[in-house]
Amino acid sequence: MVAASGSAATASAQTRKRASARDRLLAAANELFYAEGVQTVGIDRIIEHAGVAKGSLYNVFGSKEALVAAYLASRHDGTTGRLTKAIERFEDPRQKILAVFDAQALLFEQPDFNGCAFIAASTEARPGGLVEAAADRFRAWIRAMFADLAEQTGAPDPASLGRQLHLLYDGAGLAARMDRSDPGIAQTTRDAAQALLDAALPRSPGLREPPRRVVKS
Amino acid sequence: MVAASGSAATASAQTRKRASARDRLLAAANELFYAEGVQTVGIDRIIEHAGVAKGSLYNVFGSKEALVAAYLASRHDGTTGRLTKAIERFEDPRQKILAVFDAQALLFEQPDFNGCAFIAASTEARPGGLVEAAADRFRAWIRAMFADLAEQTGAPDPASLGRQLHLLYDGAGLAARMDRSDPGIAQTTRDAAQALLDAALPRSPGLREPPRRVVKS
DNA sequence: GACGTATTGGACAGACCGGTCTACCGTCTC
DNA sequence: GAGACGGTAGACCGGTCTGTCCAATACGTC
Repeated sequence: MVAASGSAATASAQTRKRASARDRLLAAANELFYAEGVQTVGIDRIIEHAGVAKGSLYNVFGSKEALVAAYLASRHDGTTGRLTKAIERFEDPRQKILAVFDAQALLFEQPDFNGCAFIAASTEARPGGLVEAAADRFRAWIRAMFADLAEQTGAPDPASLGRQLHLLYDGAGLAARMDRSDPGIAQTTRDAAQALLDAALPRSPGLREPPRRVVKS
Repeated sequence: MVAASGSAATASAQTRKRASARDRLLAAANELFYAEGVQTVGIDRIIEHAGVAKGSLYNVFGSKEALVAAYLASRHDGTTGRLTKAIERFEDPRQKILAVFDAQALLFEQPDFNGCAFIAASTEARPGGLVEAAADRFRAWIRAMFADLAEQTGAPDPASLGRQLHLLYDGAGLAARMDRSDPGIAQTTRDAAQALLDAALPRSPGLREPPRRVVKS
């Protein structure tokens, strides 16, 4: 019989010290769930791809839904961290907002991009389950981020601006997945974001001076 | 043994003349697939809800995927017809565009609204299958509609305007499904659409006079 | 070497999946 | 009445799903 260590051949990177079963399961889940969907990918394919016994999966996570939730949590951390870093690069709130869309556009170009994982996972999720909760948490973070940035711009109606930008963010991610052949989505999104910003900040079409008084006339 | 006619008790409306098996199957598919997802709803639940024998389903459609495609085709006709009618109510292209978003907003208020059926069905669809083709066809129609309307506005860059509006349309439908608690999405969308139109048609912020010459200065 | 723990491969259970098939029935038209 | 036809009920098939369980094994620590 072949030694057990040979079963790691399917793992992508044969690191010196083999990663823990938990990490390998999460990596496999991230690859397969994201690329093919939570419903269509079964437990057997996950454990085969991770090189982990089925018993280990249920020891660590307890259920498939919990594994999906953990996969979404890791996605949550990755995306929020990436956006936070992109925002921190700039001082001007306007530039911060555009940096969010630029960071999103970078994802579109990655060959394994397949849209928003939370939207995909929640399309056929059990109502009130862990998946729905994870999606709500992620969307709340994005919403708060745009609301905060909109506030910083000094716009007369920052809540409305933030929601408009969120709308744009959602539409862009969705279109990038559905209309794979269209490479201009990032530019279209950026143009639209600029237009919305200009419309919301009537006194500063450029970004030279900070907004003055917001009360009209 | 109970008479066969008694099996129609599960059908929602006991019309005088019973609808054909095909129509009842499509109605059941429209309810269940749209509400719970294409993957999670099995054949057995469809035929039970429609009050139709399994053999009839496979006589008429041949496969589950074909049934899904027929369900999407009926959705396609319904949505495109609704939007066409909304557009035809106005003469001014600007008002036509806003009418599209108003028609979309009407859907959001319906209690059974659950987002775009094509996006939901294609999230875990087999690549290159009937479902993906149906989604592509639908998106092409929407894209062409916005491109056409943008052209009619006389905007300097109608292609860009049309794509921006499409982005907004996608984002609105998605947000309306994900953020069920937020009732202001329709208004936010309308505001954003207005802003994008104003930005694309610099010479006519209102809609009193038709756009003059589009070349600047 | 001994022991405890983590992990392994894999059999197994129970449910459900899409799809096929047979036998029967009601209705309509010759 | 005969026959065609569409529909019905449901058994049945092979396969897959999540989840459980077990015996064997690798490994770190004493």
